[in-house]
Amino acid sequence: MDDARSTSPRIHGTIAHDIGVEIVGGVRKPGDVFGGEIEASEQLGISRTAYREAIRILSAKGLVESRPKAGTRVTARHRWNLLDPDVLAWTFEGEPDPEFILDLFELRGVIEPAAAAFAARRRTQAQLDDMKAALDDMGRLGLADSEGRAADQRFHRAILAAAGNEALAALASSVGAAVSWTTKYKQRTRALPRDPLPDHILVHEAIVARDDQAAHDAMAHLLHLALADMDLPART
Amino acid sequence: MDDARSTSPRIHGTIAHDIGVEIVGGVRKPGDVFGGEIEASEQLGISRTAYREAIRILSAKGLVESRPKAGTRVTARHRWNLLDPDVLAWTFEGEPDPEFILDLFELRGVIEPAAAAFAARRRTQAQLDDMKAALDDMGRLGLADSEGRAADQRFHRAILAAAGNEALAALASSVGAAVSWTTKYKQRTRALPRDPLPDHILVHEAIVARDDQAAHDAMAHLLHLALADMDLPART
DNA sequence: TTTTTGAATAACTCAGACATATTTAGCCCC
DNA sequence: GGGGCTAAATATGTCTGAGTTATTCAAAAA
Repeated sequence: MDDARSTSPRIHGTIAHDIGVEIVGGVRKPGDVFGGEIEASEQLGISRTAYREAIRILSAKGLVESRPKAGTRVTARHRWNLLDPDVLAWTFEGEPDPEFILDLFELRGVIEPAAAAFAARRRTQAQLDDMKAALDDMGRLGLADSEGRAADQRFHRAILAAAGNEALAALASSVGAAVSWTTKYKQRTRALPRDPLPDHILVHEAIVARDDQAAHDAMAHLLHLALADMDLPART
Repeated sequence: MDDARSTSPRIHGTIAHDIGVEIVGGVRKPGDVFGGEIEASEQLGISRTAYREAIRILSAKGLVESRPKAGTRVTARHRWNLLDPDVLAWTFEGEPDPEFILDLFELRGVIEPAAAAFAARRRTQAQLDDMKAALDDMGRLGLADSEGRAADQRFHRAILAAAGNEALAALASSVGAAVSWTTKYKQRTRALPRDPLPDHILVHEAIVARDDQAAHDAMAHLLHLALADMDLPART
């Protein structure tokens, strides 16, 4: 279904990636100025063209800003497109700030229960079937850990699709992916946290019953448990 | 405070803008192929360099995808970064799909009440002062319509800042701006919808009182009234 | 039918030159 | 001495033309 055919890495893309990681990782701080194009590009061993295209990509995501004579510099953090899929991915390639991780979980805790509530009202039978299929896959015994996460993500995506809100879906897919990077990262410590199925089933049943309030609360409860499984500092 | 010094329009930027508007506006549909670089660039009367940088920008926002030999084509809509500030702005330069506008209002209806609730718990005195100042400005008699909207946006931004969640702030600023484009667009029909102050005061008071539930509900009510002022088709 | 090989093609990269805009410093004038 | 105008310095922006690489598509071979 998902034709994930890998696209060969092109120079401008890899450079944008590398510099982007440096920026979100804090090695290049807001206000820092890049050397001139000629200097910077030959320091990277690439042409000015490729370097400039990399800068265009970063600029499109709000990470840098170029002005004639003034040079190219890292923009203030509040200008960054923090929820851009690439920016999120780059953030989680390093050691993301725990505060930001909490922000994302908090955001997910707002988004997904609302999505579940919408789904409870608007879901079609086909969407219900998708949810059920993902749920069954999660319940299989031979869960290879990675397959388990994949099924879990399918479950969440099915709910998002059933919510019938494009903007919500675009947002949640980014945040959801980022959050899954975190769980993947933290999962080395404890193998399989606990059996998550009962909560998922509650969400599913509420959506089947078109009970939006119950779906909302069940999803909130599910996410709360998922967060508790991680050893993050508490927050008011 | 906000040094909004205008940056001169550069070719690659304007081209990215124009093509971006065409894509989100539907004149270039997903799957549509662009002519070769040489052909497309000279048809626009620009160099290949500028054209390529424009494509890089669009690619960074998920609107197009380039592959050697296959060419550059518009990607499927679910791959677009719909909440990217530029993409949103481009969307509202044309006649956005009413369904998508409803999606955004719905998203805002999820985000901002939650933000108000967080703000009620975490606000500092300084943030409270900012909210109060914006509120007072909204109440001034000589409201020049544009100034009124500016004060309203300041009010919402102050709440966002007080919520203490970077991800939430990044999201809401994008969506809030887009929604304000809509109100600006629709506002030609009816001059000043109604007096919005009472609702805003309720939100403010709830945040002052650290009553998160009341802040949540008051903000939800406020947004509900704002939506009702627009003549959009209802939704379940 | 399946696999492999090769040619065509479009994006990708490079290099060098020129144009443009903005900052900065210098200058003049008040 | 301060404010505004002028001009040079400089980094990004733009253009051109050549060459490289990757991917598709079709033809040929197994």
